[in-house]
Amino acid sequence: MVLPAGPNARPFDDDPLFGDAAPPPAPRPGGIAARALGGGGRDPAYLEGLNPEQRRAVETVDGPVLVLAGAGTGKTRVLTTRIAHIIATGRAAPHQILAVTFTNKAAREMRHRISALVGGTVEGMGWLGTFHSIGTKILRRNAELVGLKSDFTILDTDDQLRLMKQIIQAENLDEKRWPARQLAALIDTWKNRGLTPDKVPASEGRGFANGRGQELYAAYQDRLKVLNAVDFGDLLVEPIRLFRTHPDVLADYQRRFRYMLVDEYQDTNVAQYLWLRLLAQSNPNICCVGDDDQSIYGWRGAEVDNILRFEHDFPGAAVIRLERNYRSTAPILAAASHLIAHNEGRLGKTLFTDRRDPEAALVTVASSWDSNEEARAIGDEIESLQRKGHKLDEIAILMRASFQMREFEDRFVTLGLPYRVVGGPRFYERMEIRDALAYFRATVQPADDLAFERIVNTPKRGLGEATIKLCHDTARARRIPLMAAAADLIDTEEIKPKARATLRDLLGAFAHWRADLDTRPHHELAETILDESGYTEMWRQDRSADAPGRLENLKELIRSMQDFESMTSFLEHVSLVMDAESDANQDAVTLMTLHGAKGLEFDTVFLPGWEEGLFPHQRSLDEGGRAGLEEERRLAYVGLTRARKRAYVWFASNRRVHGMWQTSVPSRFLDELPEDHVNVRESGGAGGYGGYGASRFDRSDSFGSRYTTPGWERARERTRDASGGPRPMSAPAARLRSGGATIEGELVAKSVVDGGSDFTVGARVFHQKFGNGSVAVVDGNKLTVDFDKAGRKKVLDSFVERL
DNA sequence: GGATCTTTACTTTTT
DNA sequence: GTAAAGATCC
Repeated sequence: MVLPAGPNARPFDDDPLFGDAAPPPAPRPGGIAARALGGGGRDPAYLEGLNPEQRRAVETVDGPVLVLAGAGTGKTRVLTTRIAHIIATGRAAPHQILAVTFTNKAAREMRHRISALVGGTVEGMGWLGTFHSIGTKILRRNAELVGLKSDFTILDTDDQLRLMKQIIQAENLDEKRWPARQLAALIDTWKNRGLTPDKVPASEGRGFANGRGQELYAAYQDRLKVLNAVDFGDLLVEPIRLFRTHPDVLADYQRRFRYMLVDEYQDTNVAQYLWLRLLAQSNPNICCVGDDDQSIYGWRGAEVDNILRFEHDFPGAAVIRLERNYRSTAPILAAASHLIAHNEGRLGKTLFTDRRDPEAALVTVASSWDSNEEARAIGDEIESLQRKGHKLDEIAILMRASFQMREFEDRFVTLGLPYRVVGGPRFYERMEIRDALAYFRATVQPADDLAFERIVNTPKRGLGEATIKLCHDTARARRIPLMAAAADLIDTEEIKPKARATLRDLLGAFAHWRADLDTRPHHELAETILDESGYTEMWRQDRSADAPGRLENLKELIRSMQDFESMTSFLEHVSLVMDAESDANQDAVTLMTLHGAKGLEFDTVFLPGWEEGLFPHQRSLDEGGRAGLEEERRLAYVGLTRARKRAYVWFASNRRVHGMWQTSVPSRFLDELPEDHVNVRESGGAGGYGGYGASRFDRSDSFGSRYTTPGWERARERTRDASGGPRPMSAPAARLRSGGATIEGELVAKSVVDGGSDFTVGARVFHQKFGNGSVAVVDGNKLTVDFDKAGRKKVLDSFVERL
């Protein structure tokens, strides 16, 4: 969190920057700390009710501490109480504590709970926030030292992509062959590891654009500096660079942060680790809280290693395990623990509970004939729970992939069962919101080229490609922002008169809005901008079904702006906090991905789609090997441990994969659940895996002769591979050659169709869509075929049959 | 500049 | 099978 939403929201909070490194004063009588301390010699109120381990985690304040907090063991409580304790005992003032989280939500929650603990609002916890928001704050204060101005813009993924596309074009590379998204992903992996362009190992830049990856990265960083912009990765990498190149600045921050706390340490990437290491160098009062068993973000750069290596990195670290679970029933815990015990690379914890509940339901395992029926069965189950008086709010369906949601939504709509989808496109990512924001950005920041470009011709005002290209060329040649270039051009004969007039009007409008920035209330100005630019009108004219909703969103946007002090502070908030409060307070079932469910809990949890290929996901196995499988297993563990009272694991015998129905094999994770705590419900449906309970879906049988398609052969090999032998390739390396899978797929498919021999020019072939034809050119597995009816087409050989 | 056809991907996603 | 993005055509 960067900015508290409220009238006092400001881009900088002005607690004294440096020079306050002297020991903080003792708790002021009647102050927050004193109140929290409570009276007399008794333990302060906030320590009451902590179990011995939690208490140790709170009170071991000095030196490095690793708190291994299993699911539902009171992690957040420990973290917040620890902060309260540090403040209450006068060890540090609130602004001398650095507390980092991963999400804004977590930061908000923490702030909230600390306030509750000390009985009032905590003032001055200016350094409680996400890695990114704290990074931003540090950068804004020292922007000049890394070649930025303090009002730099933060680009989102969309802007990044457009920028990279421009760079790829400028380098005359084939956009098809070297797509911007791939470059973005590559640069992202580098930034995740804290690598600046000069530090990228030469071998890694080779994979992209004939070895020019590194060069493009450098070009991209260069462009960012010209635009006075950073991307999300820079919010981590640039502070590191700052600390390394300016030891004095680093020393100041080291002095400032007397105590450091890190939430969800298992999710930190290398860059975040380096960042923390630098800050903790001189003063190792660092407390990291995490759970290696819940590390599920390896695919976006998280290093479980960070948590596994903690004791090594911070010598003398105290390691405290929180294993007493306050959330789930014994059978659910048993199921989760038994499952996760199949992972090898873990620090090892065993959750337990004291609660003895003879009524506790076993974990239910059930199956359905296909995914359709799965949705139907779960829907029925939920309705029956509802009839028994269970609240829908306390029921969640957690799935591996978001495409699974569709069938549940369809079913629930027919049933009239209220549901809510968590995740999906977020408020600030919607097109109309991004357009509106682009208008605001271009108003506040005339140099924001990406914003300007986004809306020059939205709504359509006849400023086409040609005009924009001209502006671009001028801007690039003279190294000035687009808007400045446009301003110069309207005084020349370069542009056609009509476009010239339009452009002049547009620039005039921006100038006029900009002049009003300081005098008019920003939300009012925002409304004016959208009206005068014709943007609101554009959606009013739009006859499509979602237009009214979009107008509604725009209204909501203006409304939410009122909570901020200025346009600038609002924009800052938006770029870092890409979510808006969801309003839905209706009692409804929650649908979300397993990833989205981390940190949440529900009375009843449904876990559908436990099938090989989907969960564990084939791609995780393909690209991550054993490590990938273990991460999938952790995901299953996260899913199970979300449940307080009831967990239902489900699988379907048939599921549509890429549009084709495929028979599926029950997930290996089902076999890893403990028999004693599981209740296998006989499939009521049409046969299929009727004998599930008896044979426990013996895999060698399932993978028998029935599955002879190449895909299954492959899946089978992978299964063996992933569960047994070592997989040499690291996940990032595998990701780099993401094209590989497709190519491999083609090859496999090909070998089936043509039986291993190549097509020859002149051969007669048949194609499903184009009919008969003769081969004209053979290029590897790509054929150019002259079809009798459809004419000349390029096709993959796997799609034609020899006649 | 807009409509229509074609291509492509299709796990997870925060900041 | 489907949806979105891109390319091509008018």
